[in-house]
Amino acid sequence: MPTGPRAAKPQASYWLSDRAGAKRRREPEAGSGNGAGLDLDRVVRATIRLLDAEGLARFSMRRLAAALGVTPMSVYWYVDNKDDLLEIALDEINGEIPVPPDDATTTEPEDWRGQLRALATGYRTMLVAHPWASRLMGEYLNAGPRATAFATAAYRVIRRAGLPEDRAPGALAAVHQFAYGFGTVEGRWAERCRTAGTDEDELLREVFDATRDKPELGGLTGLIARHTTGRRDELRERDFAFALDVLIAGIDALRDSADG
Amino acid sequence: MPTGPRAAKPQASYWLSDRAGAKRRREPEAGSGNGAGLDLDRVVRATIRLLDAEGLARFSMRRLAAALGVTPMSVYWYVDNKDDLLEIALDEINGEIPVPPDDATTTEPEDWRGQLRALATGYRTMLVAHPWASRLMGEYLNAGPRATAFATAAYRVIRRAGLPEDRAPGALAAVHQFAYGFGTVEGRWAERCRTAGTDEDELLREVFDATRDKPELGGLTGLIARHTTGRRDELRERDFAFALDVLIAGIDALRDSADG
DNA sequence: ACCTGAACACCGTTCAAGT
DNA sequence: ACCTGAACACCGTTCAAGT
Repeated sequence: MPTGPRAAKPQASYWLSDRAGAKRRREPEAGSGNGAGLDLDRVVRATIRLLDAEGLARFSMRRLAAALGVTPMSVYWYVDNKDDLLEIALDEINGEIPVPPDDATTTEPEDWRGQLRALATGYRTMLVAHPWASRLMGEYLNAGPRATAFATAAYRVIRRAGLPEDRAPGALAAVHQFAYGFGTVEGRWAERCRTAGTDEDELLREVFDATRDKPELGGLTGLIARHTTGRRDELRERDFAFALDVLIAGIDALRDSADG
Repeated sequence: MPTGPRAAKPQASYWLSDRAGAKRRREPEAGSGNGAGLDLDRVVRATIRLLDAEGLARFSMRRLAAALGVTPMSVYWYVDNKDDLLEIALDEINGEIPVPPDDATTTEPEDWRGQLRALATGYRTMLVAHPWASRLMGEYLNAGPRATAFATAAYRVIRRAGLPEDRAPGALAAVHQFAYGFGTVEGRWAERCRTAGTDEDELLREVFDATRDKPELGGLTGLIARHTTGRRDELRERDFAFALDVLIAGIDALRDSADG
């Protein structure tokens, strides 16, 4: 086995390791009023800010340190390595997704449709706001407190749909993975436009021009043309909403079917 | 704007650039029997082999060159940069997905369900076989010949479902993104087990142990336990199959509904 | 307890030469 | 036409010191 740069620590996840929570967020010391010192929270917030602004590819421990006005190695006091830091930042933004309240009695039992839509929409919104997140979600285990809170809420909602217990995971996967994929391509597309220096229209036109004279592409050219004209955002919303319609109608159909 | 390592070339995609196909695959020269020289095909195949064997994180132009028994800069004769090479390799493996024949008359018109299942399954299989692919699919435009052939076939199939034309993209997105997400987490999980040195059972047990004594996780613990016991692969197949059931039932329901 | 400096083993890529 | 060598501007991280 070759010994690459990060080959030594094959830990599955920061959240499973004993160092999770070991380096506690520093209590605001009553005596000292200086806000100059670092802090895990400060480091994580700066990380998220940098990732949002410049993307994952440009993010580095050295740039983060520079942004914090500090030497590269200072950050390592608060975090063991880059992977841990990214895993923490990723979990943090999972907290941005609104989840329905736990108390089942306050909500109509049949409200699972609306709640499922809301969860999928919130997830998508988060992914679009932080395109780096969809990259990292694949990379790590997502076992942090915010991510598991979201997962728990999603499972709670799908259970209300009335499917047999062993069917719920499959149905939830359908919705979850769809929202993940949709939000991912949406966020990446926006990111690509930004980093390519061109705007969405120009980029779409480039794609369209490249495909227009290829008969083997079948209906694809029409598909692309659909987006070069008219209101793109509206089409995206319609596609997203209709896909959710499909998923919910599918769940309804299979709940009522005999083999359920 | 900061000038990072690859800040100079904001090209949207190799396939849209004029250099696509400019560096032609060398014709097997009739006179010379030496197989020592490089070749775009050889470079791409070695790239895929390395990515499969060691993963994207460990792949580098320098390691590729070493694997080819050549100086780092030699590769750059065949390819402009790392991004282009990865984009080509990614398109290449899209060719592994079996697609139904174009000729509509040879297939039953109602066969779209089976074809859709087959496409989703093939897509998932490809992603699991090459976990690096799902990472790159997000990164690039997927406008190469193999990727567009797959997209064309998928669109052809969804059109046969009988949905109104402007609903087809949303429905296809639901299926496509689901298969992408499912195959992604499946492939990454296997990859994680490999690089963590542990096997699937041990890793799952770690996750389970970390969550067992947390009451706020609701039904999640049961969800994980479901996978720690019994036949995992079978559960995965069932979940995948049922999710496809949901999607197809949903399409059926919305095709027949009044607002279609 | 918190931060620094120098160093190591890596990157992708440019540029000027070699054959 | 094809490949090399040296160099540049980056990485993540270790380790030994500083305060």
